[in-house]
This record gives sequence, C-alpha cells and structure tokens, in this order.
Amino acid sequence: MSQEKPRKRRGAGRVTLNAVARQAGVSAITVSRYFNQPESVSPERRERIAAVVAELGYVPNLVAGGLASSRGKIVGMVIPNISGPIFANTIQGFSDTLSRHGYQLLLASSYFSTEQEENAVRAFLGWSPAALVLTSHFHSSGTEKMIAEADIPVIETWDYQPDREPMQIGFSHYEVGATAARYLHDKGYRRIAFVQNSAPGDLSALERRDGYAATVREFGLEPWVFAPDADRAPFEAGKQAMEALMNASPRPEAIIFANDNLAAGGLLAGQRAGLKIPEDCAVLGFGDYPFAEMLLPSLSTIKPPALEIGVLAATRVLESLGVLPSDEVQRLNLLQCQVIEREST
Amino acid sequence: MSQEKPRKRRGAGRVTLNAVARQAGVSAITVSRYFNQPESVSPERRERIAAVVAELGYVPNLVAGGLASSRGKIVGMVIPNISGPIFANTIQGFSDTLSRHGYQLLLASSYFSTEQEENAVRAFLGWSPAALVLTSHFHSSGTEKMIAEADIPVIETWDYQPDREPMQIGFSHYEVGATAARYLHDKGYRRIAFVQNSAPGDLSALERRDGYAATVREFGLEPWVFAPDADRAPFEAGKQAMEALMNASPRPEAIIFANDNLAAGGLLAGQRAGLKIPEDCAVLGFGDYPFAEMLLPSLSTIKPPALEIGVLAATRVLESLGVLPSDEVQRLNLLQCQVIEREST
DNA sequence: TTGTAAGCGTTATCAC
DNA sequence: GTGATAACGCTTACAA
Repeated sequence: MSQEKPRKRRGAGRVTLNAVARQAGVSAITVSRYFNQPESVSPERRERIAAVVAELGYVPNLVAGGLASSRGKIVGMVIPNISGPIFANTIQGFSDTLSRHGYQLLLASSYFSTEQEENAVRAFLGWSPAALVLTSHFHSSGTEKMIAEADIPVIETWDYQPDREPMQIGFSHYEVGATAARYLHDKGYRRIAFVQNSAPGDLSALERRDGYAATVREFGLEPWVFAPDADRAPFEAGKQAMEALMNASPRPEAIIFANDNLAAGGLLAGQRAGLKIPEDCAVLGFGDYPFAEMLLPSLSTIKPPALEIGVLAATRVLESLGVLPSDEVQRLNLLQCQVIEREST
Repeated sequence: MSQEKPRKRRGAGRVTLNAVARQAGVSAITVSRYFNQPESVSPERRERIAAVVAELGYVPNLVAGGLASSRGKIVGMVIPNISGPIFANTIQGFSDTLSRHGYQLLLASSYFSTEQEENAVRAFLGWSPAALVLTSHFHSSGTEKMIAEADIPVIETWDYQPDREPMQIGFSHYEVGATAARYLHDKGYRRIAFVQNSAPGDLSALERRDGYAATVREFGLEPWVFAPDADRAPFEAGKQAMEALMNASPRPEAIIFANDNLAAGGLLAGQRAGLKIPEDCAVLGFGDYPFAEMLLPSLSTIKPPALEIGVLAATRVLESLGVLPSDEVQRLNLLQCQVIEREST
C-alpha cells in the first residue's frame, strides 16, 4: 500500500489544499473558494469542507497563495524606531486593524536613516506586499523610485505633504511648531527658546523648529534655537540644553523641546538647579509620552494622534484593497495634534 | 515585433530571475546561485549578473523563493503588546538582528490573550516562517499543538521553564518576586505588600507574586497581596492600590508593584496624600520603564533584560538555521534581572 | 455553482 | 561550475 507518507523531496509533509479537496470529494479550486469567497460555495460543500479542514488541521499556505495571486496578504511598515514611545501606538493600531482582516504586519525600523529605510522597502517588496506604509516624506531616491514603480498603495504617515503622490496620513510638523509658539505667546511668554532633537536624522523635528521660528518672528520676536550635541541620549540632551539656557542672560521665559524625552531631561535639570517651573521658566514638549503626566510638575506637551494614524493607515490600506467598502479612498488625511496643558506651562 | 510587454494575465510585470538570466546569457539557476551561494558561481558570471541585476533593478521574489524552498526568510513574533514600554526593546533588538541577516519580522500582539496568540501563530504558519518566537509559556492547547508539529525552531521568551520543549530565553518571574521581597527585607522593611497587575491575562505577574509570597513566608512574615480592579488602566490601578494600602493600619512599610506603571501611580497617589517616600513607605516596581529615573523620587525597580532577550532570540534563531555558526544551539538561556536602586526604596 | 488547465517565480534534484 | 527539469501549493482564466 502506498498509504505511508511518501515524504516527498520537498515540502514539510504539510496538509495541502489538494489533500483537503480529495478528502472532501471536491476540487481544489472549490476549497480555495471556500476560503476566499465562501458565498460562492454551496452550503453543503461548505460544511463538508469545514469538517475536513478541522479534521486535518489544514492551514492555508499563504506563500503559495501569494505567489499565485501575486499579492500577499501582508503589509510592510517602516518606522524610525520601535522602542520609542512615540511610534508604538501607531504600530499597535495599524497591526491590530490589519490582523482583524486577515492581513499580517511586516515591520522594520529605519532609525531615521533613509538608507536603512531603502533596504527595508526593498526587502518588503520581495514579499509582494499588498501595501507599504512609511514614515514622513524624507526618503532616498532609491526608495522614491521603488514606491513609484511598486504599483501598490503607499502611505506616508506622521506627516502631511499634500503635493506628494503617496497617500498622506498625519499632520504638519511645521504647524505643530507654530502652534507651540503661539500657545506660549498667548500665555504671555516672550523669550521663547526651541531645543532641537539630538538625533540628526529626525528631519520632522526640524520642521517643527522652522514653524516655531517663523511664528515668533511674526510676533516680532527673535527665534532662539539651541542644538544639543548630536547623538546624545535625548534625556541627557535635554539636561544639557536646560543647563546652557539657564546660564544665558536674560534667560528664556519658556522652552519648547523637540520631544518629551528632551523636555523631561530639561525639567529635571531645571529643578535640580533650583528653578521653579513654570514660574521661572515654562517647559513644553512634544509627543505626550506616557510619563508626561507622571512628572512633577507634570509636563505640558503637544499630543500627536499616534494611535489614530495607525488605525487610519490600516483602514485606508484595506479600503484601497477593497477589503473595506469605500467609494473613493481618501488620499489626504490631515489629523490634529492637541495641546495638552499641564503644570509645566 | 513582440518587444512590447505582453502584460501577461498575471504577475505585476515584475523583472524576474529568468529575465535576468536571459539578459546575462546564463541559466536561471545560476542567477539563483548568485544570490544564495555566490562562491559557487564563477567570478566572470558573477560580474555579468551583478550588472544585469543593477540595470534591470531586479528584486528577488521572496514569495516564490519561499514556496520553492518551503522555508521563507521570515520569522514570526507574538508579544503581548507593542505599545507598552516593556516589550518594545525586545522587538527592536530582535528585528534589527534579524534584518541584518536578511530575515524579516512578522509581528502580532496577543494582549495577553492565548486565543489571540493562537490566531497569530496560525496566520504566521501560513507564511512558512523560518522560526517562531512567543512570549511566556502560557499558550492555548491549539497553539501548543501547532508549535509541536511546526517542525521549525520555536522560542519562548520572557520566561524560563527548563522542562518545556521549546527553547527558553528569559528569566524566572518567580525568582524576580523572590528577589524583590529579599531585597526589601534586607533593607529592613518588614510589612511588605504586593500589588497585582490589573491586566487579567498577565500570568507572569502572578508568578512574581507567588515568588514574593513564598519568600516573605520564609522570613516568617505574612504575604499581603492587593488586587486592583481588573482592566483598570495601570496608572490608575496603582493609585487605587496605594490609597487602599495607606488606609490600612498598620500601613505597609514597603510595596512591590507588579510593574512600573502601577508603581508610578502608587508613587504619585502617595505623595499627593502627603506620604514621604521611601521614609513612610518604600516603593519598588518592575520593568525599569524609561520614566523610572525621571520621577521624583526616582523609582527603584527590577530591570528585565529586554533588549538582550530580543538580540539573543534572534541569534538563536539564526544559529538554528545555520546562518550563524554554532556547534550546538543552546536551548536554555537564563538571563539575569537587575535590581535598580533609586530613591524610592 | 463547479471544474480543468495553466501558470505564478523560485529552488531542489540530478546530470553533465 | 553549470544547466534542464520538475516541483512548491495555490489562484487566475476559461469552460461547463
């Protein structure tokens, strides 16, 4: 008898679609349809197939499916870094929304390096992803070329550049800088400084700076930008900035930090030096990291719609693929950042 | 002339291995070897192929490769949640190490639900991953069955259960609980309470509790466990716990919180009520979340080797696959947690 | 609603 | 070192 498993040369001896079909007494394509368009299979066969699938413990081979259909149920996402508190919510919202519809997340981090981003995109493309999600509009020319030719939905998140070709989901960093400056000015602060991020590749942070600078100029004030040493750990960079700015005379009345990590460092350095915050100097961050409300004084900050970006990105992807209904997929998605006023301003 | 692209029925019109082969005047398999075992291709052809690859902008189709070789260059990882600060470093270390060797990360989160974990594992298996990485040893029976039959390296992280079949990379949560109790006892604290996590599925946290309980018993003390309302936000749950424990008489002299989020809530609630920390009541957390050092007083905690776990997991995966050299892949990997003493104890 | 046949783009196998 | 050929397991196209 040839009952014994032949242990073909290849394949792990997995249960295949054909095995299910044979067992259920139907053709392979019917089983395929059972998974992809169940309505198009008669209820009786559906039942029979379901039974066999359970009995054999069949798991569809998505690789084979992806090859045959030249479009896998997989979506690639590149973010600057996973471990920072800022992007984690975006990943989470994105991943969860996708997986609820049977799509998987392929993830890589760029560390704000366009070269690493390009490598990730190239690798992803090898998996025939259904879509690609990137962060910001800063890419290498190689990346630009690949996404232009990819012929799949591409989304840029955490940014908003209406003129660009890819779908946009995010906000204007320039506007965030402007909002920060306006907010502090409205509260009566005049000598307002801005502390840059210590991560050199964080170009979006520079756009926030530019928005700040333009706005204070509109108020007839002089921009005051401090740049910590490059690549210093953010918390330390914040301390460095605060120490330097405190020694200036006159001191700034308020400081905008490029993100909450820097701001937290600044806050502590200020307190350690006996500064009263916000009386002597107000502090405003960006990101609304989880610890912002736990600090003493709690940190005022600008909260980006991180989770929302992730969920919306997934939604747009699924709409583009026809998985979710939509008359016309919205290409431009401008979300709002929110000033979270706490004790430090 | 048939120069014009035929636009076959299928396929996105991508450049294929065959196209490269034709252009370079070699066979397809040679181009395949060029990518997978370059040494086995003569230098001249290597050069010729390289040129054509660049010219055509060929990107290997990993889906096709995965199907043919029945093992894709992709690794699945399931973690409880992405956005918590605790696992982010593990993901980062894992992903980075993998991608440095051409492997991609397929990520999903379980939210401490074994059912969601099972779904993720099933979906991953459809991609013929080269390996699978899970968190803790708590799985559904379905998951257990799948990983037993998967015939690929499976790693359990953030835990250490020598008796189990899968590779182990992590530490004993029970020991962490014991260490916490011992540490506080050594510092002279006697009435030591433990605050559980509010997330019901976090079974590892219960093991820490058990380690704590057994240890204080050894010291002749009575365990004192407080359980916040289930599913309360951790920060709020910590507050709730602290408020409840402060009203007990006698009050605890020290409190171990199941994680730093809870501890931060406890810290703030205590201070707001006028409690001096650590004089009136010491506070110890777990996780060494980024904000721990930013709190006032800074939070003493137990730091798990999060990044190390990720890097080591990737290393073991790559060793198992023969990508990295290794005589025998180490199945048990016990890492150390570290007591980080700050101002709160 | 169901089935047949022909790929999808790569790698394993075996032969030279 | 190189190549011809046959898989890998599924889905598209077309037919019934």
